[in-house]
Amino acid sequence: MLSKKTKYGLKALTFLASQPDRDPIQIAEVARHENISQKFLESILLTLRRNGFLGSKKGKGGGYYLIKAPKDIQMTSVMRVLEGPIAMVPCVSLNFYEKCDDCPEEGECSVNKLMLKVRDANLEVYRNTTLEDLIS
Amino acid sequence: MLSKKTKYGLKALTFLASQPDRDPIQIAEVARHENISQKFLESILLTLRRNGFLGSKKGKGGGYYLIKAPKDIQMTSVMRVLEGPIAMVPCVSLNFYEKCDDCPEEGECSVNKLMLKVRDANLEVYRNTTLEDLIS
DNA sequence: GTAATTCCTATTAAATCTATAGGATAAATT
DNA sequence: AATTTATCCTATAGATTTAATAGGAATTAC
Repeated sequence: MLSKKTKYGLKALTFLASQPDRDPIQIAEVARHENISQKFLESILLTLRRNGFLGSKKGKGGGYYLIKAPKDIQMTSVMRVLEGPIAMVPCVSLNFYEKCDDCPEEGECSVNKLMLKVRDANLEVYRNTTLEDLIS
Repeated sequence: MLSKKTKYGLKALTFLASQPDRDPIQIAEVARHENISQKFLESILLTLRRNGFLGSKKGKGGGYYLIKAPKDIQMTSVMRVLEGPIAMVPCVSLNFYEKCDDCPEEGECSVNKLMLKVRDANLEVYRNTTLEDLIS
């Protein structure tokens, strides 16, 4: 299952990307428009800012705004930041690799074999989809 | 993340599929061979039997065995039984469809748009992989 | 009849996810 | 300078899901 964090984060990014300009938009406005708990969204936007997707401005007239062109934001990076590793098991992860402690021979593990294919299929999608592609 | 239930279930299926014949194999032996908690595995094999993948025999000399040819067991069905829906959100699920309550227009939802692609990519993999493909 | 093994349900323990609380910090306005 | 507005930040509570265990019932082989 996709976490709500990722779901809300994606919706927020898309909403910001679809703005006519890059003026700051308040959390409250995003939350209202996308039906998201404001406090929860706040923490999500914070992570997105800390990871280089958003800029922010405090005080009156403040809010969040995109700091990259939507076409330059790949879903690989969005998913990794919001949802975590793209691989379903650490033993096939590119960025978060870990050996299984139970599995003696990775090359002969059926789970490894299947999840490698799944990872590649997902990477293919995420690499070839940018935020721009998600705007209606 | 792939659940341990699915991971263990896949390993057990592969182990049973790689047996020279279809004589019953004890839970204990599968558990030992794959480093799995026996009690946990027991409940997994039970689900696999109830869903038509395995047969079982009680008492001395009993155990579990495959009741279909490995090449006839698609990963789509294994994943659905062990891991649940293949889609990451209900609004793009073929077998477990549900409308989002927050999203007014599915066709304009970025999450829907992305997850549709992901679902298709995963289905492609799961449909084209059988248990036979996972045996070393 | 006894031992071996699966069957079945309930429950506990652990981990993760979702959401909230509440004050700190900074900017704009007056 | 004071006030208002909005993000910043950490901690924590509540809810849900996952993982594992417990313990006895049912069935089969010998």
